[in-house]
Amino acid sequence: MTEAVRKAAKAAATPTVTSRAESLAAAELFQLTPADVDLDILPELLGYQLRRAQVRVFNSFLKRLEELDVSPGEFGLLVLIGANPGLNQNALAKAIGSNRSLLVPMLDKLEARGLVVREKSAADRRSHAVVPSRAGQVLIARLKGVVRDHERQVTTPLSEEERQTLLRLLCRLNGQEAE
Amino acid sequence: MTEAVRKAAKAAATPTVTSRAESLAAAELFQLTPADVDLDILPELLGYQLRRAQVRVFNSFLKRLEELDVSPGEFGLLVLIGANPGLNQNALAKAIGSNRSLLVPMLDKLEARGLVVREKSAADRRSHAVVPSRAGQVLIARLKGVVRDHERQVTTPLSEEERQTLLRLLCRLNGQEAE
DNA sequence: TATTGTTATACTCTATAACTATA
DNA sequence: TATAGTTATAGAGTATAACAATA
Repeated sequence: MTEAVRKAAKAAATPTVTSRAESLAAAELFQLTPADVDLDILPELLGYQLRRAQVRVFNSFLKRLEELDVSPGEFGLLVLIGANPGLNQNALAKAIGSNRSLLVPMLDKLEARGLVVREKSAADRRSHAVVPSRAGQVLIARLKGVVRDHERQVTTPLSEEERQTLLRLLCRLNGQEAE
Repeated sequence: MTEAVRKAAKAAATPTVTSRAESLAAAELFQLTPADVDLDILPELLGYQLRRAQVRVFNSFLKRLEELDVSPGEFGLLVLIGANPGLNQNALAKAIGSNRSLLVPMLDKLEARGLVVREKSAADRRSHAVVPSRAGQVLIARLKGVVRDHERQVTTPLSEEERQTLLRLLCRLNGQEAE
């Protein structure tokens, strides 16, 4: 295996909740091509179109989130904390596909803003039970509203039926049988 | 605008052909969640499912490419060079959404492998016309075969009709009216 | 001895700016 | 003066390993 390939594989295998779009961060495969170059087979590839769509949706999502001064990574983390109050940092890190050490500065920031609280766990005094504060709960509710609105906004090129079809096909592709 | 948000926005706006899946890089929003945590509204979001699908497709794509010792970034670059022989490095960099300086080491590697050639342009002796070598053309042809095969492989959960529907909806979402 | 949260370190990727050679 | 290719430097993001406290 090549160096570059190994690295890209690793990055893709454990993408994180923070940073650079698909990045892709790490390892971004396909690109929005502005020029009048011949893209050959690229436009026919699912991966190419998936990447374009993801970048597009991500960017507009980013703009909407700015209103509330929340990064996409923070959004995901907040939603998870809101839906699963009391998880310890380790579990939370795994849930967002990250690890303990990366979660620390994220929580530091959210805690400094008074959105979440690290409670000393009585059961296991090594761990912290992470819970949303009152203000955090309010923000999470607002975030959900914003994101639902964004969902409608970003899918304007599609009819409601098409939007649902797209979502259903993606779920199937992702191995999540709809029901 | 927040620091993190600005950075993520920038990264997302100019993702590159190399590395980190979308990573993704840059700023990966949604995550594959293994645990039994409540994902709340996440699974209903197009961005979440798009990201999952992209990571999934990217990873299997990566494995297929390993056979030929080519990274995803190199794949995109090779296809573009094959379809647009003679472009200079600047144009090529823009085409993959990157910049001149990042393209240099990529071309160095491909040239060292004898896959592409930097020809001195007679018209403008500052620039290089990048063209595929004979071996490069052969590899590109093989790559296209691999990628077409991968396309079928990765879409096995879908019928052929569904695959085309998905591609069509993605194109529409991307603002590329099918015809 | 193992695990939680934390910190420190290294490594990768990317962006920016400087350098040269041509124009 | 501006542009093409190149190189060097710095920055952000991430992974890994080490640390203290607790189990």
